[in-house]
Amino acid sequence: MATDSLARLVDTGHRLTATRRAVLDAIARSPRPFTIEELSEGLPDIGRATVFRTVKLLHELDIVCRLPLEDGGVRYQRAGSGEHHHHLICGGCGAVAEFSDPALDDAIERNAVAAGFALDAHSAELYGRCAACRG
Amino acid sequence: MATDSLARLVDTGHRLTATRRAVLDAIARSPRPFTIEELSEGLPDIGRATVFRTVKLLHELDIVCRLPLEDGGVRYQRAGSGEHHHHLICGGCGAVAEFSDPALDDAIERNAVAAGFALDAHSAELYGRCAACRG
DNA sequence: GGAGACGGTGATACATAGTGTCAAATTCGC
DNA sequence: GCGAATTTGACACTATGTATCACCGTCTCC
Repeated sequence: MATDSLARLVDTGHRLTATRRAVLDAIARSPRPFTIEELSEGLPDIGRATVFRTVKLLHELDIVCRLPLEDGGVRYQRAGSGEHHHHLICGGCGAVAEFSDPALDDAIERNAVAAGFALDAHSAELYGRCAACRG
Repeated sequence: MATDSLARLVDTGHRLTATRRAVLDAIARSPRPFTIEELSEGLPDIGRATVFRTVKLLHELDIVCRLPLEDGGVRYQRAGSGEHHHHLICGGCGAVAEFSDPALDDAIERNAVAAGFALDAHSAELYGRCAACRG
């Protein structure tokens, strides 16, 4: 799975460095969404600025997703697929479920058109409690 | 129109201070979404921390909306209505249109239920170009 | 398989957005 | 007008992220 990411880096004209492999590895091993600080702690030999730069790059390549939390904080997560999707974020355990729904995207597009906007992008985040956390 | 805001402050058990009036005035005069820094510059006699605190309070009372921008920045805007709504943000001129759409909210709710989530809240921001900026 | 161009890295300083603390000032109910 | 409680300003601090710049590692070309 990390192979895809490495290929995507190279295909987009970036270099395949030991540092980037290490960051990708750390992300692959992370069972839950992570902050840059957490990721950086697990990679003591890699500079903090480099971790930020690398995650930003991976985000631009759709290899990781940026998760804006309800409280204004941000976490990151390996993207399950390269496809367009949205997130359901559990406020209890922090678990994140991805979903995509043409009906939702249609509703968004319709509203943009109705307001005379040409849509470039959109974001939709849902916050709640997952089945496990509702007990 | 600012009268409503003053009433809402008092109704929720907050005090009606000269500082809060000044902040509300400055917000009412702002023709476009603003950052805290911009707002603070226009209120040189009011401490920066107080501006943050006041805007946070007004946000909790649904008097101002928080606008997460595409680039990760944040701006604020007087809420057009106290109702639940979403935003269309123009990347050209920064204009913001509000809309609400039960179909969109339904689609969001349906996806939460399908994933076994109990929904607390959601956000949806649309980014594009307004009619004027498309020329 | 080496040399060199160029992209990547680390350290550090800086930027931006926001919060915590606490003494002094202001508001509001009486 | 008085007093309790809230609010304010100044300041220090946190969190997240970016700019700079000298040095290093990768990749390409021969």
